[in-house]
Amino acid sequence: MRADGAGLPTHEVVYRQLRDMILFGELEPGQPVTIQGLVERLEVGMTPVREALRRLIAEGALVFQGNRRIIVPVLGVASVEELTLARVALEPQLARRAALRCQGGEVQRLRETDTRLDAAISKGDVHGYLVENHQFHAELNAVAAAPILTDLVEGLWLRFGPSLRVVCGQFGTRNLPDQHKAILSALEAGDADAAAKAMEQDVRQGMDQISAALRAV
Amino acid sequence: MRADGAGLPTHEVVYRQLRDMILFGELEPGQPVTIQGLVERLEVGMTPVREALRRLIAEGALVFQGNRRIIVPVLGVASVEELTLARVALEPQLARRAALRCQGGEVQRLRETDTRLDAAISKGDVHGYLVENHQFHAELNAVAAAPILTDLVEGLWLRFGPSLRVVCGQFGTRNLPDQHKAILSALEAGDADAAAKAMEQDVRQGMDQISAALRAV
DNA sequence: CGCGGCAGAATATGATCAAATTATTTGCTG
DNA sequence: CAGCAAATAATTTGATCATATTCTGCCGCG
Repeated sequence: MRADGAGLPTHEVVYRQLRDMILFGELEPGQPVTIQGLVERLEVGMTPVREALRRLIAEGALVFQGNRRIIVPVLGVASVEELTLARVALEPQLARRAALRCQGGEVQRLRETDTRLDAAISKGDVHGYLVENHQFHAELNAVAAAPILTDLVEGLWLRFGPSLRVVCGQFGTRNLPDQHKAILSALEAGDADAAAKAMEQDVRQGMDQISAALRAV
Repeated sequence: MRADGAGLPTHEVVYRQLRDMILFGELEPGQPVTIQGLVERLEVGMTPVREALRRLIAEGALVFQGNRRIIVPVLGVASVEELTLARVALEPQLARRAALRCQGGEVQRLRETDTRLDAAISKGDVHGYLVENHQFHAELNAVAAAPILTDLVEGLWLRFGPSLRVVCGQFGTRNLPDQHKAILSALEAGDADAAAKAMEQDVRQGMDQISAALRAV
């Protein structure tokens, strides 16, 4: 019946499309999102659009403006602080679990993803950077095999996705340090503490970029 | 147009009703939740019901069973461990912030809530216990003024709500220790570290109850 | 500057279609 | 002839859409 989504319900397809648009930068903070606009743009009925939007609002990826208007969230200093706190509290724990469970093949795949990430950075490919960076963390979370924690963290990423995109728009892919090499070493050594430490560094560096961009405006 | 929800959209009213049913025990783990059943029971159309369900699924309060069936989550040992980890990581942070910001009046209101909680326990009133216990934590989170963290924590509560209810169903309101007195003292003293410690204890005790009940089955 | 109407968007309903589970029947085997 | 199994029929439930209704925000008029 539907060409794009292979058997998946429409609301799921719409959700994923919007999710990717939010994570990888089609949408910018403050931008309004209208139901009818999506109905026309995606050529689907409004029921599935509504469901996808409700879901994204529940995850914090979009915000419902009291009156009945939906926008992409604009992060303030306080929000970035909260997100940093939450990420620092959760993601190192996932890295810890990943270090304890990971197998050789999984590290290999993470290395390949990280290589593509570096390639995107050196090419100045912002979209590629965002995709591969997210992919790296998603793969790592999958190794940790902690579905609830992973859900929570994915939700956090959705909240700062659009703002991260703005950072890259301002500064390009220069000055995008990460701790992925240290994380990979720790995983390979099965050193949970080192993995957690490295992940905390990675998170803080990333969130600092957003903080800095906020202050620049 | 709507008698129950004062000006609120129907999907919001439905969401809150379901949320309270989940938090305070009308629903038990494993129980299926059907759209049409809710349409008849709540006497509303299916669109608002669908939206409320999508939202609750996104928050983890309900789970979508691959096929297209929705049930109240059944927590396994692994899930309880994850939830404990997440709660321990986040809720003490909220207590810490609350301790730094709280005013006299707020502590007063918390004390009153805690008094009602104790009354419910001694009366063996399970529903009252669940309501007041949630209220206590919700008020404390409000003091912390950290909307994102509060959102995350509220989501965690929704995930273990039904299972907590089961615990109370098995053991009644006996043996429900909490650290609320210690939390209140710490808040009054403005001692952030003590508040965090007490909260961690409170969380661990609560989750241990659920763990114990799981093993009992 | 305030008020009322107008346009547009969101909300809600019911109908219709598709899928899945359950119940039933039918045929085969011991 | 009894019992099991597989296939099929029927009912229930979910998904989508088109449409009617309500609300919000805006623009022009007094």
